[in-house]
Amino acid sequence: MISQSSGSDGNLEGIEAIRAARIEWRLGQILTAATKLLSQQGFQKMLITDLAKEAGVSVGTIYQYVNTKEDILLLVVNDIIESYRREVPAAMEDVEDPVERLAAGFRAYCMVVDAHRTAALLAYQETKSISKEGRERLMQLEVETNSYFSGCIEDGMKSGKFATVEPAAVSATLTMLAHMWALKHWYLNSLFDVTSYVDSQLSFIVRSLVVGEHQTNYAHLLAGA
Amino acid sequence: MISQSSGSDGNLEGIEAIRAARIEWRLGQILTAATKLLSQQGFQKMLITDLAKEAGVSVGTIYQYVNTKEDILLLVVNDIIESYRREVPAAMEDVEDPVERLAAGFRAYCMVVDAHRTAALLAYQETKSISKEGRERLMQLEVETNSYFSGCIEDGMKSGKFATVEPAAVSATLTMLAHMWALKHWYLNSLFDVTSYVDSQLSFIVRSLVVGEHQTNYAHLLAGA
Amino acid sequence: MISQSSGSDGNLEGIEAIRAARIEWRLGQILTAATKLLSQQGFQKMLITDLAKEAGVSVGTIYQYVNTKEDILLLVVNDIIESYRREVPAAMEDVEDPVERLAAGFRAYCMVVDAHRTAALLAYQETKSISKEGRERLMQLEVETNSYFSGCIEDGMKSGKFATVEPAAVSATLTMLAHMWALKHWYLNSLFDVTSYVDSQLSFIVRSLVVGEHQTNYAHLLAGA
Amino acid sequence: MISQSSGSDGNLEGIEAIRAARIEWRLGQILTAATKLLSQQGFQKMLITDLAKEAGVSVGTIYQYVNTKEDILLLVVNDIIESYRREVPAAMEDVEDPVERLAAGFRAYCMVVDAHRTAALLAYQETKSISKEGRERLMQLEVETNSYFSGCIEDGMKSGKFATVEPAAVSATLTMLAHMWALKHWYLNSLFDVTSYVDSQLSFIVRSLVVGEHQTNYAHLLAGA
DNA sequence: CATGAATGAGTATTCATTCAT
DNA sequence: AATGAATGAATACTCATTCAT
Repeated sequence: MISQSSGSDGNLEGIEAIRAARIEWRLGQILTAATKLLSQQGFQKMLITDLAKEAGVSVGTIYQYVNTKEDILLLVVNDIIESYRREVPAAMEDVEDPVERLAAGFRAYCMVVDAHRTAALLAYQETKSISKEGRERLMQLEVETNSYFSGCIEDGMKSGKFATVEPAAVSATLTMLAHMWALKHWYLNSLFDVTSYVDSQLSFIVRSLVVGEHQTNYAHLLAGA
Repeated sequence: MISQSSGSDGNLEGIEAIRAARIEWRLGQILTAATKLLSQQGFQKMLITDLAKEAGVSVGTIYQYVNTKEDILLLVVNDIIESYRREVPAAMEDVEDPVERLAAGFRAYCMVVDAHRTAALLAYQETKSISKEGRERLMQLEVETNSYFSGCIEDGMKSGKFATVEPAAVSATLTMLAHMWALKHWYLNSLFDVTSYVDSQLSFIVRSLVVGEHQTNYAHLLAGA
Repeated sequence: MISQSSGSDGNLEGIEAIRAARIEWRLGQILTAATKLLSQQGFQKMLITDLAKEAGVSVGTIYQYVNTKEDILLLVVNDIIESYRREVPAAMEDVEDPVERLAAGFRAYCMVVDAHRTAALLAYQETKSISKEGRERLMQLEVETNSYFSGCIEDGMKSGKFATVEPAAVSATLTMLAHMWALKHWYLNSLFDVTSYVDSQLSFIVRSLVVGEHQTNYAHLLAGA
Repeated sequence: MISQSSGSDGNLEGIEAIRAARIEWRLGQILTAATKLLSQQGFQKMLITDLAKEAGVSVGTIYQYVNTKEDILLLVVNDIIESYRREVPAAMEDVEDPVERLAAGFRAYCMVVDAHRTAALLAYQETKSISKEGRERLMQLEVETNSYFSGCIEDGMKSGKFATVEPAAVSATLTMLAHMWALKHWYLNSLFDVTSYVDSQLSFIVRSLVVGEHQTNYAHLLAGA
């Protein structure tokens, strides 16, 4: 019998599981409420009292699952970071062609930004509210994502499909253009939805990166203009 | 004698001039000190007390030239806005060719960002500290700058030198890439100085925008890879 | 068979006995843990949470045996009070000679202080944390102990062995000198152990109280200098 | 011309003097109000808000002259410490005879305790509210005072007027008896005023310390029984 | 005009106590 | 009876702004 648990061991396991589930549930409540208030008011103006009200719990309960107000910010930012790490590599794996792979990665990155627009903005707006450690973690993560993109670009250059560029610079630019969907949403909003935004930027990127003779193979990526 | 002023009128004029000069001088002191502290600590952590010390004036004096703490932020942000309005059109005027004009505008924009990196960052970080009016003014100004760029792009498309693109989207992208020098300076810093950053991005942009057959005319802009 | 209990009555009695025993046991756990934490951190800094951990019970259990945090303080202070009432009269009873009786009482008092140094200190330090009623009870008890001493002193004066003094003042002084072992333990510690402290103070007291001609009879009490 | 001050130097001196005077005045306000509230409610229950109201200033003003709530406690305790250091040695100097000198010192010590009864109590009650440094400073000061007394006692023993005792122990006892006036005021109050309390204790002390044959010379000290 | 002392509203965090399980 | 998660009142300290000198 697999995973049989008997006696007190089983009880302990059960209790631990319940506890873990509750923690996750509570953190979820806090995350949801915080995301809403942060997008409306920013970190400084978000009062713990209001957060508690919004989350439907007491102030004390929040502090049972979180040590400082800053932790709440990190909770939100962590959420988007985890999504990047999960979605972007997943979208790129199994795609052979470097152009297609880069496009898939960029598209996935943009979709995550779109799904967490508030958090993506916060990463820019609340830098000064995040501790040095948190800040450095964020920067490191961005460098990590950059490396997925720059890997593609190097491959593309080797295969002769890409123009000669500085991979680090271009990958940083791609990341920037993905964040742009959150940063300039107030403006882009009236021009695009996410999908058409991605198409538009991919067409811009592909025209720049892919050398003329190969561009015909990526007509589907160039259509978004 | 032209513009002779005599009697009380003359005195009043002189007094007004002195007053205006003093105001400018004080605001300059405040601006300089604020820029320094803001880049170090952000808006929330910059105390008026510290600002007064840094500027070498008393707290009371600051409030003689400024109504609220937010005004100080606007002072700094205004400074970069004025520079944009002054430098970017000046750099573009008298340049006939749309590609060259766009390049000149982009370069000028980036140089202003570089000269006011702190302020450029603040415009993103302290959005939530700026009143609705201030925020709307900033957005409007950005749209205005976008229009310089989109004008070029439309010209370029008419002349057949540019690929068919959505001018509003591309001009927003160019603005974003200029701001990127401030936003990602922590990363770009190790790869570029301003000039090489501009060259690199211009080469990226020109490759994307200018249709293949015309690119040979802009070899000097494509060198920055 | 004596005290046989049968039927439901007997069960009830038994249940009551069990209940009483459990209460005593739990209060004992709490008392021990509280004494430890109070001596380390004082009343304010002792958290109920920590107390529960130290006692090896849950917070809820503590509140099943105690109504407020203050009650825990009273529990500790009561403990020393009960000891005074038990030990001091017991030590004095059956001692005929007033000098010897006073000495025995003082010695017993000091031994209780030594055995409950934490509690003796708390009675001074946490006055403000104890309710009016508790405070008044403490004061009344001290007056009661004083009376044991002042009784001796009056006897001693009648018998001509003691100098003429104000019994209330001297007995209060004796009490103070017993408490001193707890209050100044940080200093006395390096000079004495309890026994030698008692000897030393008794010699001081006897020299003062017993008139010259009788002092020779109490050489054993005067040796502790 | 004495103390002529001219030019800017003179102004600066004046400004500094005004500033120093204001600081002293404000600290005095705070000290007075704090002494009152502390004696009524203890440290924990004394709210800064109430203190401000009592002192007739704003909360902010208090924090302009004090860094933490604890500092306010130290302010009060320091006040009595300074008095000890000023009054006790002053009273003892120029008194040749060791018995008289000890008596003068003890009397002075008691008078200071009486003048600062609240503070004297606080030193016992709020130990746990005082930082380690503050606590150590207090203990060191008490040791210092003890040394004045023990010096006398050693002199007295050398001159043959005093019985053979442990000076450290006896001086600690004297200090304790002085503090007793504050600690047991609730009881002694009905028996004595300060002067008669001092007389009473001095008679107790002198009877114990001064050897029989010399006691006749100190009849004025033995009267207080 | 310049000064800087005074103001006091505003807020993160703690912890005794409760009560559903 | 025992548990411990949830509660929310309570409070020290900060700092933008004012205004008498």
